Amino acid sequence: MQEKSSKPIPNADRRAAMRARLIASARALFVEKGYAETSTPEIVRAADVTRGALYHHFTDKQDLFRAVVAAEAEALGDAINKSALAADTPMAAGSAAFFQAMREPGRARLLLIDGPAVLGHSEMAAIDAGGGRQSLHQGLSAALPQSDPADLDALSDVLSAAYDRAALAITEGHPSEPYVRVMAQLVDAMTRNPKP
Amino acid sequence: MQEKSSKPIPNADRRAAMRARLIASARALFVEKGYAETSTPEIVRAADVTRGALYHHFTDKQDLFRAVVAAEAEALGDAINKSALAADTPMAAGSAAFFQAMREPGRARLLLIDGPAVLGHSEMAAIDAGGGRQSLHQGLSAALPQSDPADLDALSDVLSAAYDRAALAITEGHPSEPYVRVMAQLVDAMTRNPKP
DNA sequence: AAACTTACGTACAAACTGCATGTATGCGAA
DNA sequence: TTCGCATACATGCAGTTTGTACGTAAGTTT
Repeated sequence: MQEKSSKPIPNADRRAAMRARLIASARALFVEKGYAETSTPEIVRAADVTRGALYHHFTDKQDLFRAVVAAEAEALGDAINKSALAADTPMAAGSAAFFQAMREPGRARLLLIDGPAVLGHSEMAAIDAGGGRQSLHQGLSAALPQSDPADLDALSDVLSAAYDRAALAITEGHPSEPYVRVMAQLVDAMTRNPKP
Repeated sequence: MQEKSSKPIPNADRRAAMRARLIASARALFVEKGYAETSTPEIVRAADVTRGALYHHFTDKQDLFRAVVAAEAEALGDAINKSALAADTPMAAGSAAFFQAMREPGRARLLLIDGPAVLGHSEMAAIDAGGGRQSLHQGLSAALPQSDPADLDALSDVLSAAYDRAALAITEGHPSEPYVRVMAQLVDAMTRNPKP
């Protein structure tokens, strides 16, 4: 008669729990020290596991970082969509939600600094699918239905870069008001302007 | 009677030549493979010297990268200023010069991707001193003399980020026309707009 | 030309990454 | 139930890399 001191844990649960622990520990260290200065021994020490677990769930250090960034991008996209979709003025609401969500500590560094540097812009764009970029593009194309699609793509691209820079400046300690104001003026000036 | 098979080389010349060789070799590799994937043994192999020379002239790998980025930023700033200062319409001329100078292979990656990631935005801003940022700020403040200085700072900040994103998109293969056009419209809409 | 400084090359210790291998546990089939 | 396989990890190892300490040759100063 065997002592059943602990119930068997389903593999699916173990897997999810371990991945979550690794992602959480890695996120904290990536935010604090950056991707390059964070070692995999450090990460697994913080998660109180071994490197074997890490390399079982992720192909390499970069793959773990990708998972961290993807979770962060999803959280950001959710916050924006939740505010923008259920508002009568989606552009303004989405903008406010973006700036608010970007105050989450470490998010700007993950999504705007280390993410593009480590994963490249194309992969970041793929990860961001359905996030802020798409909301911005929709809002602009609704306001400028007669514009050339290529111009719309370019405009949403450079405007999202401007938004990102504003969020980054705010997280770096600059007062938020001028940036929020200027971004509102920018989209306002562009969406009001009829092109020749 | 001693054979003077070779003239003594002044130390200042040796120093300058060695630094230039290391910076050139490092630049090529940083552009090709990125900062993290480039090792110091690789760099000195390409320059046909030893790591001793590298660590004699630069405190560490990051310091060498800083020198590479600084040289690149200086080249960019020179190109912009040369065009913008001697033009009757400095904003348009500076913008065109920026996009042209950013076509230099590898420049976008060094200044817009790896630079901020490795050195941080504050240090990149310090390196850029007198470069494109300052020209843009001057042009904007000339066009909007009644604006709040804080708003002007924020505007030039986010607009320069938009310019950077446009340059990056172009180097990634996107057609340049929509980006150039949209950036011109952006500054045009802002500099024409009287604020309440 | 002696004393000193600069400019390297060489050798070494610590740390890191990724893989290969070993082991225990959940899980489906007989 | 239990036999066998797959999954989930832990451990150990080999190759690289970084930064530094030390040694030597060449230039510079007095």
